[in-house]
Amino acid sequence: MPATEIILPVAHYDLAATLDSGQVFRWRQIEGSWHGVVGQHSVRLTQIESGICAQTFSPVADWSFLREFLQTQIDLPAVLKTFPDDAPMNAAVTSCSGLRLLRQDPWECLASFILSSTKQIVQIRQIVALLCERFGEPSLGAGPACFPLPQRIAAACEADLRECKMGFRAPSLLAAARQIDSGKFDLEKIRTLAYAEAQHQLMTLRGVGEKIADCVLLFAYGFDSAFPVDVWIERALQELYFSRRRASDQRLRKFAATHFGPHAGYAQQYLFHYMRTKVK
DNA sequence: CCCCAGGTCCCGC
DNA sequence: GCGGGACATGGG
Repeated sequence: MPATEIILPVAHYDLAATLDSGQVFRWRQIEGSWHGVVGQHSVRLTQIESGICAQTFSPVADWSFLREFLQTQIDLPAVLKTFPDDAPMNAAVTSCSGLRLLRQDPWECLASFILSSTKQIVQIRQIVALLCERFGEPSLGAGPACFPLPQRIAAACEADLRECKMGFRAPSLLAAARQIDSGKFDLEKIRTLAYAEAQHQLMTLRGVGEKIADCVLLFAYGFDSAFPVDVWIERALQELYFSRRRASDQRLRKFAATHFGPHAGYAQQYLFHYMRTKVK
């Protein structure tokens, strides 16, 4: 039985779409509720009329860590109003109007997206699950393990990591963990930088290019102007805004940087979800 | 057996 | 800058 429970009142929040949207890779739906780990806590989340019901399996004195993760304080309708009023955006918002951006732990987000390159989302989930099973400390109140700390990964060897089926991404993950564990790379410092400099710093890490850097900036640090361009988004921009005319990569980025407004990252997530879920 | 996946890196023009 | 291939592994 749950040790603690709280209702987080919130409107315009589609919990299922948000937890299943490719921002996070550890949440599983069981009998209508969502199970995952936030910080050290095993958490069960259930969408209810008035918002989100959260349960943990060990005592919680301060729930702010969960509000922060879920970003329940964001005024979503105000964000949606800043989107361009064009057919593709309207269709994307209509198809899923409660989709949210989460605020993840930077290390978990960085590590997960280093493991994401040329992998389908189902497979990323599988790799991350293996990594947590093998290297993660137990979470509070049973359930799945915590995401392994940098120092734990840093102490591993490449062969051990490869057993988690991450293939050629293993050296990148290992190098990032060691840079962070040794203090040569400071994830907290990123928070204090301007967007361009923050992106540049992340891209000094092996296996981190523009796209993965943008994912981390958007999903973990809250840089709302970050606009990750992956194969889905590239397809969306080509098809929906350039009539399949094969605009150059650079042209797409320039368009994205100016067209979607101050919350371009949110718009990106809506387009991504729209492309992945629409029929055909 | 083929193509592709929330890419990145390295190569040669 | 820009196209092309390599890189592990698994799904369809």
